[in-house]
Amino acid sequence: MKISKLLGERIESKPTKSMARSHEYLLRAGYIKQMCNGIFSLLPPAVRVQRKIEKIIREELNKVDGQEVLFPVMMPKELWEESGRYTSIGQEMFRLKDRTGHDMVLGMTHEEAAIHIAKNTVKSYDQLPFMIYQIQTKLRDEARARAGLIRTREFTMKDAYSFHNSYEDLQDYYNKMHDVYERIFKRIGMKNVVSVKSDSGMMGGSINHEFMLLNPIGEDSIVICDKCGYRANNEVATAIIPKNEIETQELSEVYTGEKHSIEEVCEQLNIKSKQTCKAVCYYAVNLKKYVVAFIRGDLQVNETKLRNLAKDEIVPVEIEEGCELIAGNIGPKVFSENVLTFYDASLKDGCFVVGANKNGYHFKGFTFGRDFDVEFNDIAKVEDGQICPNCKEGHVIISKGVEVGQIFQLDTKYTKSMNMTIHNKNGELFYPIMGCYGIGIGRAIACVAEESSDDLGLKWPISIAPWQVYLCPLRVDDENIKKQADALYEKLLADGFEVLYDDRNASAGIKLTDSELMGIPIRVVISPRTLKEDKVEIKIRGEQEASLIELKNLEEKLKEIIEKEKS
RNA sequence: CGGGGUGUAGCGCAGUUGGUAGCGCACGUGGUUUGGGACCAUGGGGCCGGGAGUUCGAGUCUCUUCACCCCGACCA
Repeated sequence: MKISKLLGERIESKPTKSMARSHEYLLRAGYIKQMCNGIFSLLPPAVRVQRKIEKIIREELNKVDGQEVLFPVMMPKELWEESGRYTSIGQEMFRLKDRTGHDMVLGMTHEEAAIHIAKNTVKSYDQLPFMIYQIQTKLRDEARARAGLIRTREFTMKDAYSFHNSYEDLQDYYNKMHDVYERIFKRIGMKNVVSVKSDSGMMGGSINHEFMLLNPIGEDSIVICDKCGYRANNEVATAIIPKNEIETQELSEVYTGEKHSIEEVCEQLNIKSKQTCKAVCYYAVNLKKYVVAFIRGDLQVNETKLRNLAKDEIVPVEIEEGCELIAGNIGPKVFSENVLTFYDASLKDGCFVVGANKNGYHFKGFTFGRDFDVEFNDIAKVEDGQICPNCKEGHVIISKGVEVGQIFQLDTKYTKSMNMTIHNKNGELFYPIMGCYGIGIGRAIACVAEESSDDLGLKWPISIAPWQVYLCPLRVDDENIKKQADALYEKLLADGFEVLYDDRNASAGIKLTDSELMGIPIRVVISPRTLKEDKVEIKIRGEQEASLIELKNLEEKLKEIIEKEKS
């Protein structure tokens, strides 16, 4: 490719606004162009990167007998009503009507479509197991798109669906896919990826893992033990909370007046926040009930855990006047059926200062089990430094992560709801067991860009770089240079190298800076200076030193570098 | 959906008490340059996000609306 003809401009100026590094560089280096909030066009270099990632994914999935299919983007409402997700998914799903007024949806994921195919083509258990996958555009009306390609409303995704005769078979294949994913991310050149246990969200199903790029740009919090292999998304992570060493006290009532917050009450009674039990209030949107989470005063509520217990969408809420809940003085008690209560396991040991359920008063010495019997649940958010629940020795560290892939054991959630049955060996009908496996490809591009870049620009791993070589003649106004560079370009192309040829008659500064901004792995400079000795200069992106090499040895050297970078 | 911010040339921005629209980069032309974003000369480019209002007169004031950015809520 000649850069003089390459569509897309390289932008010199840095954005003044705060912006993710991958977003900035992909924009400035001419990889992406935004059309509206969360929707981007990919320019030629980005398409080349994407195709390379897709190729790696196809190779790896085909090795585990994946069969590539292509589902529709637009699907009729009825299919999604079968699974129940037409109503269970909210505004994230794009919906529209066709000209006859028929309700349609735009695909955000394709379990329904996979079953639609499988249901009509699979007749017998001996066709199982099998896996189908596609690489296709997904649409999700995200509440807030952010950080360039990290979180968009339209994106390319690889999604795969497997069907099995037994849970054991699913588990085997799931493990295999876990390995496949690790290989894919390794080949793409993403280094800092780990798999973690996570919440299944609206997908449902049982076991699942997210593949997280550990990076400060991430939106998820990952809990990692510094001693054993324990890793989990903080949505589902657990930890051992240090016990409260407080002597048992008699239950007594104290006047606290207008003092409601944990800090105020602690100050008045001269105690620490962990000696209190706080009530955090939410509202269950569909059940139309208050949800009160009781938890030790120094801990935070994990809203994902609470949502799963309440089995409803919950939002933080201020308590209304005149309600049976006395804001600021809520304590453990049996409330009417309009209030759901949950008690965190951190309240098991010790005694606490709690609300007395009347204006201006708290209890002291409140002991669960003795003063009020409750069932405990884990609703606490894990915090840095707590004890690992697995090895019970290490301390957990919390890191930020970007989810680049996720694998689920869906079990029979969709085959049941969509009534897909086939005959087993004994002629009995059964619901096939499903797994599903996704990788966000646009996000993967952004993640590599985020992880693999420096102050000068991008730094693509050679396995997915848009071009391997940036051929950079200096002094193209010199006839001889021009002739030799043109010839070298043709030769390299003919011999199968992927070359971006900077044929512009521009200053050295512009050309060298662009090569770095675009992140092409190998730069070859040819100039009067190098040609004097029949040499060219080779520099690997990110390395300090350039080296001069005989022109006739160039191809051999390039092959060597490419092989080395690949491994 | 809440909080904050920005919309003026392709890009980045300035525009004072209301008085005919400006700078840098980029772009065209001519010339001089050429190993880390050169220089001189010259030229082209504007629905000042949209609508309504106040005013003799609005980029500037008022109301309204839209878009985008950041933080939060949300998020297979």
